[in-house]
Amino acid sequence: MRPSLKQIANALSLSTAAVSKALNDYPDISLATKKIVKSYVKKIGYKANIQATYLRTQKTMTIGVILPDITNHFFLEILEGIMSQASKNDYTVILGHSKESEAEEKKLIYQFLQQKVDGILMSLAQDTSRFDHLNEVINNKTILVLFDKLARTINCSKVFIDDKKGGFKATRHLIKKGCTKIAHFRGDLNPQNSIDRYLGYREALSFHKIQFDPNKVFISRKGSAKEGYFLAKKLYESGIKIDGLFCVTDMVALGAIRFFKEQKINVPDEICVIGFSKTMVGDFINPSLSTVDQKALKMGKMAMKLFLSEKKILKTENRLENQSLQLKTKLIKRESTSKEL
Amino acid sequence: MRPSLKQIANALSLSTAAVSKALNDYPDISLATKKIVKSYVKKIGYKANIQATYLRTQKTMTIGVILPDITNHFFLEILEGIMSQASKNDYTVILGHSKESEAEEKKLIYQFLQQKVDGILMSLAQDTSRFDHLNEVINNKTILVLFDKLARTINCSKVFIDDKKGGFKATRHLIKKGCTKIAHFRGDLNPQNSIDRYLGYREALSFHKIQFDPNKVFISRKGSAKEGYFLAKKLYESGIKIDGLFCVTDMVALGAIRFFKEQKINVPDEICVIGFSKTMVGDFINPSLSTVDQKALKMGKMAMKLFLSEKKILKTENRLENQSLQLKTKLIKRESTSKEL
DNA sequence: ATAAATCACTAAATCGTTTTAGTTTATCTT
DNA sequence: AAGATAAACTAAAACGATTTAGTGATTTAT
Repeated sequence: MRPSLKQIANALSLSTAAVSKALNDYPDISLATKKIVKSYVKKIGYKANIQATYLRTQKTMTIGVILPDITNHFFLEILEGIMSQASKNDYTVILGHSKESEAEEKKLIYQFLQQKVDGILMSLAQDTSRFDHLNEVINNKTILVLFDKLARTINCSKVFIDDKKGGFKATRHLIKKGCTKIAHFRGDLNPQNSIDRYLGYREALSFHKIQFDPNKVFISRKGSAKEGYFLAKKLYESGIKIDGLFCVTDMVALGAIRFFKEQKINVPDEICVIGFSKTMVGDFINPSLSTVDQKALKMGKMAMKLFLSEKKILKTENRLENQSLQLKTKLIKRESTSKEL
Repeated sequence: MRPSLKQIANALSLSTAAVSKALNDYPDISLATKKIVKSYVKKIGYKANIQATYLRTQKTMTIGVILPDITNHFFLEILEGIMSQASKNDYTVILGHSKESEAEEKKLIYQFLQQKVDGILMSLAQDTSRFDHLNEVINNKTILVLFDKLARTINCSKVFIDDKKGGFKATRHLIKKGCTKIAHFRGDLNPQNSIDRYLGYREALSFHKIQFDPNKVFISRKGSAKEGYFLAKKLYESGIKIDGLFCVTDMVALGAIRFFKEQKINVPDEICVIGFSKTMVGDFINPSLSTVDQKALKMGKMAMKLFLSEKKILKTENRLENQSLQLKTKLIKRESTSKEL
C-alpha cells in the first residue's frame, strides 16, 4: 500500500495539514518540522496522489499533445522535443493522433479538456477549417500552443517556422545552381505553410528577375510521395520543360524523383530537385535529397517552453501573454541539387 | 463551469447517489428515473470528472506506453495500433520515451505507477538488463504488456513476432535467389530478437546444407545505418567474398548498401541484401530494400487487446492470464534481392 | 390484518489531498 | 501584569465522484 498523508501524519504525531504544509513550504510551519517531514517522506518514498491533488487544486501537471500524422518523422522530432522538456519539468504527456482529420481533432480536444490537462500543444490537421474547438480550449482557461500548422486568427501562443523565407531559400538555391525554369509542387490552397512556401518561391523568382509561370505550379493536397509521382508525370506529359523543381515536402520530392528515374531523367544534372522538411528518408535515397530543415526538435522544445512560460504568467498575473515565436529554417544541400556550374 | 453530479441531482430533485447509480446502471434505480437522468445528462453534456472517479474507484482509464526509440518508424506504427484501439475503448494514452536507456525506463515506470495508470504497454530498452522495475509493476497490480523487445522471464502478457522464422525466411529467400555465401550483420548479443534472427539465419543455412561460417557474422550494437556502413567496409576489407547479406535491421542494410554503392558493387546482381522491419525508408531507396515485415500496426493493436482482455479477467476473476501472442512475419520482396536466376 | 419482502430511493462515509479558519502557547509591549 | 502580537500548529471543510447501509412506502404472503 502506498503511504498517504494521514499515515505520515500519524507516524510523526502531526496533523495531515501540517505535513501537507511542510511539503509545500508554507511559512507557518517551523523549519525544524519541515526538515523532519521532508526527510521522513524521502525515506519512505512518499509521493502525493496526483488525482487527489488535482481534485483540490485543479492542477494536473499534464499536457495534451495532438499530432496530425504520427508516421511523419517531422512531427515525431517535435514530439521528442516536447517530451524532453516535459520530462525535465515533471510534466506528463498524453498523446493524441488526429490523423489529419478535423473530427478526430475535435474529439481529442474535448477528451483532453475532460482530462483537465494544463495545456494543449498541437499542430492542426490538414482538414481543419473551423476553429470552435480551439476557442473552447481558450475559454476553458487551458493554455493553447500551436506549432507548425496553425491558424493566424486564433489568440494563443504559436511556434512556427519562416516558411516564406524557407521557400525563398530553396528556390534561390536552385537559381544559384543555374536553374531558370523552376517548377513548384505546392501544398493545398488553405494551409498557411503551403501558401508561405509558395510566396517564398515567387519572391525568389521575382528577386532574380525570372518570369513566374503559373503553368509550372501544381497542387499536392496531401503532400505524399504518390502525389509527387503523379504530378511529375503530369508535368512531364504536359510537355513543359523544367530544370529545377521545388516541392512542398520531401515526400512529394521523393515521388517526383522516382518518376524522373523511371524516365531516365537525371537528377540533378537535368533537373535539380529540392524538398522541404528534412525527413529521414531524404538522406538515404539516391541521389540524396536537398531540403529545408524545419528544426523540428527545436520547435518541440520551444512549444513546451512557451507553455511553461505562459503557465507562469497565468499563475502570477492571471493573464496570458500569447507569445509568437518564429524559427529560422536551414538549407540542407545534398546531391539532388549538386550540379556543377 | 462544468456541471457536477450535485448540480444534476439538484436540477432533477434527486440525490447525487441516485444520479450516480442511474448513470452506472445500478439495479435499484427505476427504469423511468434512469431514462430521465440519462437524457438530461446527454442534454447538458455532463461527463464524470475522471480524477474524482479515480479517487473513489482506483480506475483511471489510462495506459502508459513506453517506447525505446521514438524516431523509429516501427515503434510509431505500433503506437498507432495501440492508440487506435485505445481511442475505441475510451482509454487515454500517456507516452514515455526511454531512449533505449534502462535508467530512463525505470523513471518512466515509477512515474506511470504514481499516475496510477491501469496498465503499462512497453518495449524494453536495449540497455535494460535488470527487471526489478517490471516486477514492481506487477506487484502494483498494474497490468503489464510487453511487445517486441521483451524479457522471457517476466511473468506478464507478451506480443512478439517469430523472429527466428523471420530470420529463416529472409535467409531462405537469399538462398532461393541463388546466394551461397551469405553474411549476417546481427544485432547485439543479449536481446532475444537479435538472437532469434541469428538462429533463423543458421537454421536456414543448415536446412539448405550450406556450411555456416562464423567469419561471415558481424555484430551491430545499435542497428544503425552508420554501423551497417562500417560493417560492410570491415567485411569488404577482410577479403571475404559474399553474394548475399541478411541484416538485423533495415537501417543496417541501408548503411551496407550505401557502402556497396560507393565501391561500385552492384546490389542485387553482385550481392543481394535483405533487411528486417519494413521501415518506410526501404521503399524509397534505390534499389528498394527487401525486408521482413514485422506487422507493427497489428502488434500495437494486439498489445492493447491483450491489455483489455487481461483487465476484464482481472475484474471478473481477480487474477491475470498472462497471455503470450506470437505474430507471423511477412517477407517483402523488393529490388535489393531481385536477381534473375 | 399483520408481518415480511420488495422497490426506489437517500444519507453519509470515503478516496487523499489542500486550505481556510481557528486554537494554543509563547513572546512582546507598555 | 494585562492585552496585543506572533509562531506553530490543528480541525474541519472542500474537491466530485462512488458505495454501503439504511429508510420509508408499497406490495406480497399468510
